[in-house]
Amino acid sequence: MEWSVQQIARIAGTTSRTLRHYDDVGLLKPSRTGDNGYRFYNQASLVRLQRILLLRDLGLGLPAIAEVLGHEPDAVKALGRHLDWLRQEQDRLARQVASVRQTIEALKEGEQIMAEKMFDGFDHTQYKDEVEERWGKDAYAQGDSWWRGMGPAEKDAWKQRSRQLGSDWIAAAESGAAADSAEAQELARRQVEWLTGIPGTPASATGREGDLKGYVTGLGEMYVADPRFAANYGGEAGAAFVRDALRIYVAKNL
Amino acid sequence: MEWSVQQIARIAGTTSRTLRHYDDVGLLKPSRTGDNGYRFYNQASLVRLQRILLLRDLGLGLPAIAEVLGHEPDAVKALGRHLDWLRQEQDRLARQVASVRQTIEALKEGEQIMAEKMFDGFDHTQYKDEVEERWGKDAYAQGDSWWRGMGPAEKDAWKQRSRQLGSDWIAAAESGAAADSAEAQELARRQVEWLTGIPGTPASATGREGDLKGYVTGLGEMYVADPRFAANYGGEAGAAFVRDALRIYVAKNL
DNA sequence: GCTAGAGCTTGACGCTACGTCAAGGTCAAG
DNA sequence: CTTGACCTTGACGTAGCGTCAAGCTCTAGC
Repeated sequence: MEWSVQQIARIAGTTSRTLRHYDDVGLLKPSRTGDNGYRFYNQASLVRLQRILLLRDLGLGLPAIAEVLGHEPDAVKALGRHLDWLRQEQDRLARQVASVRQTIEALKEGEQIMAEKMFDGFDHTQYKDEVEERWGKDAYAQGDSWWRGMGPAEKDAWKQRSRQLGSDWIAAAESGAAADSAEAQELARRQVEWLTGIPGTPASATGREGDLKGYVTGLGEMYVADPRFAANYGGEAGAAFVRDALRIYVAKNL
Repeated sequence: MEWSVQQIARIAGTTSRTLRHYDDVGLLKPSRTGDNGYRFYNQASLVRLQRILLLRDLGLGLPAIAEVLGHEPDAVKALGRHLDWLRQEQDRLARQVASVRQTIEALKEGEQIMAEKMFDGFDHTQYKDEVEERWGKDAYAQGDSWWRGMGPAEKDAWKQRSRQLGSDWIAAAESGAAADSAEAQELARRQVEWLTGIPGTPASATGREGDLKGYVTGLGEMYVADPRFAANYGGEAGAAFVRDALRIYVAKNL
């Protein structure tokens, strides 16, 4: 299978000019060039292009992208790495949502605004250094080995604990308790404690405690954004209850 | 409360140069200018700056941002609008994750790659027209009035239905069924049917059926990304089961 | 065989949103 | 009265393309 520039451009949602630019700077050479000078691309080109656009979306410059592509010829491993970055982006977006929501509430009630919290999740520059720096270090071994490594009894205990937490939340939400009530705050504490037991959370994995705040806040936002989750907790109102309780807990205790 | 350029820059995660640029082009004037020419900003500046950076992140150019800021002086309403766009971005990211995961699997198993599906969620240009175009039309009334408008009996029925769906998924996952089995596919069908009953989903709200595909796929990815959800379904394996079943269903039936 | 139209090519210049010096005033601390 | 951090206004540089311009190529229809 082989495609022309325009076809590739349409498929990938970019322009032919961009592709010619990538050819010029040596980032993505055509797989074949016709006698007439026409550029043709194959499947390998598509995979490489996907990686390029991904890294560009993450804010990397073209030279940086070239270096990353050069350092990791194993496409599968590299794409796995990219997935991690995308998850980080999801995190950042969730925190951004939380920031905006907070601004809205503050404006509505005429409150004083906490300047720093307004911009959580807005700084998009973290990767630029980080990506090239951390490339070599393959602390990228964890995966889901955590869950698979547990025995049946441990698995049961874990599920039991998570379900208990879930039904306690529901009960609290339906009882009409306030998000800042002692009951809700105790639930939030348990939830955070529970979360830190999962590998991959900022506190347990990297040890950077500050990140836990944004992480928990972001998760709260996801609960509301995901209708599947929201429904489990009695509609948006229930999920909003969880989110608010978590946010208050984070503000007070972390 | 008043801040200098550097302070604002640090808080917002940008640079002083950027702020001076925004001053030059008239996008964000300082709230006060000292006799020495120093720029000073207040809380209103912060709110406006948050909106600017938000819109910039969404890919708008500075003139477009200026126009949007000019057309909606009510900051609260406007920020609500921005939240919608952020949710769209979360959607796009989730679909991007799905695309990359699909590429990885295809590469692993040496399969043929479906070119179009590789780039779902990559085109980031939709807003640029859309944002300015749709600004006036305030189809922005829905909110969560949907849930609040239901009677108690309806609410109970709804919750019952969603919980039933949840426990059926768990049972299927624990029984070791395959994601493409008839059992799992029937669950996926019910899940989609259930989803389309929620206002805000692409099919029910906009009527554009094509969007439902990406929406469902994206939701599946969120289930895996969110450890809270994953735990409810027996760890990553359970959530992955749900995700895979949904993805297969979408590919075959939508 | 001729022509129209869509698609391809290589330049080359333009543009946006800043980064990055340069050259110099301002201000609190010691 | 100096040091160092912070501020100012220019002014030029740069990345990643967009956007013509001028011309070659291929397919389709008459």
